[in-house]
Amino acid sequence: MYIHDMVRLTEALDKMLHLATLVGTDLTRFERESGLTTSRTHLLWVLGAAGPSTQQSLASALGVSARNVTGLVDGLVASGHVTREPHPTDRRATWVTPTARGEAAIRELKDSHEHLARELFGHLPAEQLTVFAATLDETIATFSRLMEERS
Amino acid sequence: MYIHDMVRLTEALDKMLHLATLVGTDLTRFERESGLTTSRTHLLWVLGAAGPSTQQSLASALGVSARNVTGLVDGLVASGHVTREPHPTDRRATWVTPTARGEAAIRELKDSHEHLARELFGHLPAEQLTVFAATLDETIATFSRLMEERS
DNA sequence: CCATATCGTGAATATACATCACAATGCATG
DNA sequence: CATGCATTGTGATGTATATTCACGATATGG
Repeated sequence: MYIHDMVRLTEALDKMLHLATLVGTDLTRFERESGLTTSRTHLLWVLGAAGPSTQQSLASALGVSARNVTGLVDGLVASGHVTREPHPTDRRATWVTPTARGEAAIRELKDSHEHLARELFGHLPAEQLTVFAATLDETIATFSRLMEERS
Repeated sequence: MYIHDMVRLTEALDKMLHLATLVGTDLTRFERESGLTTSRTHLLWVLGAAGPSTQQSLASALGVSARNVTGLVDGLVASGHVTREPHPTDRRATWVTPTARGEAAIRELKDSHEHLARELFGHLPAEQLTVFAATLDETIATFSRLMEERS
């Protein structure tokens, strides 16, 4: 492999990470406006996707310890975004449910996400978007294969 | 815009963020092995790119407060990755320099970064990589324009 | 009924960040 | 040259995120 090719490859990786960072910056704006933190926003996002959940399932969805979820939910209860109710069938578990305010934040989050997608990719020719998405799919698959080999 | 198109757009964004997360996971492996944390690794990376620096310039490069850099450098001095020396000309500033161990970590970091780029993108047809990189460039430019409009 | 697993949380600890105040130093201007 | 303003690093303090470990309450399979 020629040096020139190598540069192109690392540049592609760098650009992708750069863009991801930029998108992350955009999320910061939402967080500032809503008074939420990154972790709590993430929890709310997962809650929006999964619906009312136990703290355990939130912990595994977020990839953090159950203890940590306790603290995040504490914060979201204090800010009025979620409630902690007894789980309908399991008396050990607590049932985390978004409040009206929480639902509103989730909807806002989804809207802003879609809005960003439209602004970033909406003007691309269909053909180009197809290639782009396919490349991402392939790369994600490649990465998964890589991780399996290592384990 | 049809619903179908909207889904394709958000999927593209989601895939990009997903891949970025996966790449971040790969970094975690390096951090575990080297005993470094994410922030200290980031500082070391910046130091490798910029060469010996003052803490102020590190702070602005990392986008964090100068006070925070003090703490990160404390940790890296303790682990033997960098040294704090008097700045050659400005007696207010300290001159942060990687040690041999720090240099080794930086090199390892760069190698693993290039290795990952090769594994992720190396097998793509040149044409496809070109379109992919061009799309990233365009999208980054679009994002920058977006931010300017808002400010 | 009992052994074992699971759920949430208190306690302790580490890291990553922030702001504010301050001392030491650099620098420009009168 | 002196005086005033800017800059550099850090102590003090506070918050958020995250960990592990221990423990009580509950569930569940045998």
